[in-house]
This record gives sequence, C-alpha cells and structure tokens, in this order.
Amino acid sequence: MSTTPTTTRAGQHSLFGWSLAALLREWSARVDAAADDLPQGTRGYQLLTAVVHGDLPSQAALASTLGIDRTVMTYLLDAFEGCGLVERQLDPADRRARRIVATDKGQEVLAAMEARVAAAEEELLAGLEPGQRAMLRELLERAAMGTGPDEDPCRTVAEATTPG
Amino acid sequence: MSTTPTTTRAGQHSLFGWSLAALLREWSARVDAAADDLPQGTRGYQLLTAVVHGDLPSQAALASTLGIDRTVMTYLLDAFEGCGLVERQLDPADRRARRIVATDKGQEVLAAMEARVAAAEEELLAGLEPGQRAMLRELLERAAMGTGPDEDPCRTVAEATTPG
DNA sequence: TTATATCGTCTGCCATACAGACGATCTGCC
DNA sequence: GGCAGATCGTCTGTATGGCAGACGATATAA
Repeated sequence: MSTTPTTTRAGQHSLFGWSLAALLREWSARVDAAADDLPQGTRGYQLLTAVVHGDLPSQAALASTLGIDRTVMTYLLDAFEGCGLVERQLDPADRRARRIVATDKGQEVLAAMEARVAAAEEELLAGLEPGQRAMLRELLERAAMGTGPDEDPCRTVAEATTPG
Repeated sequence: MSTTPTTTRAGQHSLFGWSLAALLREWSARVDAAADDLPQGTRGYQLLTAVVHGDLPSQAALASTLGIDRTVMTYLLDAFEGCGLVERQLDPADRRARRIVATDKGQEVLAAMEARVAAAEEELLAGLEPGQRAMLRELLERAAMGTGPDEDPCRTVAEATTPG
C-alpha cells in the first residue's frame, strides 16, 4: 500500500520507546498468562525471583531493588505469605527488619514458572536465531549492570568484604 | 568488582524479568525527566512518537498499537490537544473516526524530545561500546518485529523484501 | 429499511499507588 | 545509662488512574 513504509518505524533513534515497550508488553502478557499460581502476575514473578535468587536482606532492599514503594511491598508480601509462598522471618541482627525467604512451595512454584517463562521467551524471540538470542541476553545483562538508580555501590563492597 | 554477587542475578534463564525491567525503569525515569513539555511523561513520548512516525489511521489504531484502552486514549489526547501538540481531524472516509495529526509545535517538541532521549539512551548504555549499542538496538528491533498481537505479519515480509 | 458492528465519548466503580503518621528499634552522642 | 535522630514495617486516608458499560453517531450488510 504505502510506498514510504519503512520510515514508519521510530527512525534510527530511540529504539527503546517503540520496540522495547512492545516487546516487554508482550513478554509481560505471556508471563501473566503463565502466572496462575502467583498473585500480581508479572510483578509477582519478579518479586519471587528477587526473593529466591537475589539475596536481599530486608523488605526495604527488596522494594528499592524492584522499584516498589515500601507500603506496597507490605500488602504484596501479605498476599504471597497468604499463599504460602514466602515467609517473613525475624532478623536477629535487626529486630525492625524482616528477612523474606521463600518456602519450599515458593521455590517449586518459581521453578515451574521459570521453565514456562523461559519457554515463552524462546517463543517470543522466535524471530532471532539462537546465537542472536544469547547475544541479546548478554547485551541486556551487561547494559543493566550499569543501572543503579538508588543503589549504593559501597553496599556491594560491603557484601564482598563480609565473609559468608 | 565483586567475586560472588554476579550470581545474584536471575541465573541464566529469564534475563528479561530482571535486567530488562530495571533497564526499562531507568530508561523511563530518564525520559520522564526529559519530558517537561509533554503530558504523561514516557507514555506521552511514546504516544507522540506513534502519532508522528507511525501513520496510524485512527484513535483506535493508536490505542491498540500502544496497548492503551480507548477510553484512556480519549483523555490522553484531550491533554495533548489542550497543549496544542496534536489535532483531531475528521476522517472524510469514516466520519466516526478521527485522524490524529501532530501540529507543527508537536513535531518540534517531539524532535527536541528525541534528541534528549537519544542522549539519555547513550548515557544509559554507557556500559556498552558503540558497536554493542548498535547491535543491541538491531536485535531489539528485529525481536520486536515478531511481536504482532494484532499486527499483520505480511507487513514484515513487505519490509524485508524492499531492498534498503 | 432494519439490524449489527465500530468509533469516540462519557459515567461510575474499583484497584492501586503514594503521602503521612505511628510504634518499634537501631545508631550515635552526651 | 539517657537522649535525639534515623530507619524498618505497618496502617490510614486520599487521589490518581484504569476499565466495564452505556450512549449517540456512523458504517456496513441483509
């Protein structure tokens, strides 16, 4: 139909605003579809992932890492605790804080989710060859490593210095 | 840097849920910061981009492309029209529909925004070398081309067949 | 003409996020 | 030890935003 169509993409600048948003929307939809067991859909998947894989010391750390308000984190975790997926444990070192740990059920659910999400991702990236998918993941990971919104780089140092 | 913490990432599967979300959050924050002239921040930038660069015939097409409800699109465009950035024109071919076109001011504002967003992107991807950034953009674009919730795949074929 | 579907708008409801206050606790200082 | 200020997690109230549903106007098919 249109003779000038290729330029209807967002031009050569700002791939993000166009491609990435659509990609992430589609990804989120697929994750939501696979997240019957979890509250909050994609958010829930990210939360449980952070709980299991990223050893964040407290609720507040969890919240700032995920970019969620702490008051929101409260009832988010209420839902997860109600489902028996995570537990709030008292932190012996700081009795104000709660250590969030995944229950066995939580770990099982996450493992199942991860398998489904991985499959959905492969399907989502069907337009890319396997090598390109790996490349994309690596580039994303490397790009994301530089993003520290309100993170203190000293924390990493502190963690590195604390043995075990 | 750190010897152990890299494994606190989401493991080898599902880079998306972890890296990409943080990356997009940071990107969105930077776009918001650069979007003083636009309503709705990042959303507004995406909307204006779609209006100018993607020639969508109607409000509904705009809405489905951006994944926005049509009722939301109404007051979103109200705000944009109020700012003199876009206009609702009657579609002579279908008097129910409105053609959304950017005003001169809208095009100027978008152009300025795109420059700022491009700069922010470069800054955001500072961890990657220029070649890697280009590679990332190309991979994202190609991956996003496959995502057609209600898109016609024939368009992709048409684009591929047209020699750049 | 009639019936049905679509477009854009409007109304009302509901979920959700955020500001602020609160008790409990930690930290630093005296 | 006692005190002040900061932090953690929770609770309450508010406001912002999205979505379902209905509506008039219009297009399309029978």
